[in-house]
Amino acid sequence: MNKINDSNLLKHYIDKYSIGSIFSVDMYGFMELFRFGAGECICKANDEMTYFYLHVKGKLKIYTMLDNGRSILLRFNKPLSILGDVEILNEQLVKCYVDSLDESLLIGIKLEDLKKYAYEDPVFLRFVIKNLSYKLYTISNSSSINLLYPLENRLACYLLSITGGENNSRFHEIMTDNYEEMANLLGSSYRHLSRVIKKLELEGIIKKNKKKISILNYNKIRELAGENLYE
Amino acid sequence: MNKINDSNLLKHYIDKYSIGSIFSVDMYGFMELFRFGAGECICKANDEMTYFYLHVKGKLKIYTMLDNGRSILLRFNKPLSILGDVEILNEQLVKCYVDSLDESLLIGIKLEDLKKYAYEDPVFLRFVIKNLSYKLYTISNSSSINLLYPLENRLACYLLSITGGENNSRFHEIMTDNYEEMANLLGSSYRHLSRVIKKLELEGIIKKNKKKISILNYNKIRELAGENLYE
DNA sequence: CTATTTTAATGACATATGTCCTTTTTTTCA
DNA sequence: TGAAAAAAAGGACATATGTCATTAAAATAG
Repeated sequence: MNKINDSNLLKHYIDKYSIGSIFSVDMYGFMELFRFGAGECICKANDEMTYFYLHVKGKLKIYTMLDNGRSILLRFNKPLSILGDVEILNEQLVKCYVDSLDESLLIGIKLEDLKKYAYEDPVFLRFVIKNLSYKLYTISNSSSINLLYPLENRLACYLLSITGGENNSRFHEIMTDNYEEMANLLGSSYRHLSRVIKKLELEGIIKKNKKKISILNYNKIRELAGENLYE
Repeated sequence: MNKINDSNLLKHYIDKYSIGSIFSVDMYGFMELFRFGAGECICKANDEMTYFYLHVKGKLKIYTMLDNGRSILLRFNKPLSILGDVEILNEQLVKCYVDSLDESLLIGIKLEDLKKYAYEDPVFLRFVIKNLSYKLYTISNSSSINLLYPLENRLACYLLSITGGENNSRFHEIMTDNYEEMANLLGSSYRHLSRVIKKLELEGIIKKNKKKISILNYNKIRELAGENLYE
């Protein structure tokens, strides 16, 4: 992670996502722009949350860790999303793990400052409510679907979420640095994941090459994914 | 559902849950007390939401319906919980089904009135944020666990949630009016649910008698349930 | 109260997924 | 660079769960 001192870039994103309209007062002076690289961890469960983040570029992977050490994928976040909404009012420790999938940019505001100025700001509070509602709705949805569909479908969702799901995207390939971890995220076992990957490979839908999975047939993947689970 | 015109009872619950402190202004004049009977439906997906509810007595079952008609249990709500938080700001239709499990009391405020007076009220908005955060956290949790544990454990959670989980509670018995529906809620099939019920019965943990399931060994049920999924 | 409809119970078998183990491949590091 | 460690692949088998079909029991309409 590094801080980017580029006020033009900051202004660009403030403008792009109308971030000014999130607050009643002008919070510009409290905003800092941060960059996280691919695979970098943005926050971990039980961290103390010091910043409230507005996520303006890249894709984030949100997951939890259970007592037994297994981590489970909760969702992917695309801009504009926010981090720290759950923690902001409850003085709680961070609940989830958040990793940057690619290069991500986040506008950070110190929680301290946010509390000073936005705690009484109905415009901002309603923005937070909207976001929480959205998250609650989407996770309720994916939770139900998760329960009903086999790994094959969840894997398709996962691949689609990571690549962006666009036929003409140049991200037809997914690098995984660890299949064990990937299986965990999907709530399954390494053994089963490799079975399912092999099945899709035999059907010509994907191609696996060491740590790289390439999507050969996007339509099939989309068909398997159905409604997109993770966004 | 019927409206209860008993201002003492209303005041009792306002007092019990410090509902006055949820708002900056005095909303007492806008509150109505409603009673829902056992099994009664409080709202359905795609309903227009006209009331915001503060749930002060009883237990509520929250579930969704998927495209294919299957309904999936999301959670149980115990007081003090709120209904209409997701819908309040987004002018959205109701997202979930909510049924009263036993006799429930809810304080209703017309959304119209709420918007007039509480839309700009940071105290109230923060209360809503706290509630949404709590729901988001608990459902994230149960979603992960749901993915990892077999029906036997989920059934134990379900029984525990419904009975209240107390050894000395008089609710050792769960009436089900439809096993098919129960299986759906738990994200499984009737066939499998009856298999699992039979297994627990053979192990002497529960006893099934027609539409009634009695818990014989609470400790075992608690052990199977582990962390409680649904609350 | 009986016939019809619904719900429950259960067998048979297929699929989804997990655990454990062994072999091979890749990575790491001295 | 070569040995040790880590990750990947995959066989064997057990468990979890689904689908379908058939029979039994219960609810309900007439």
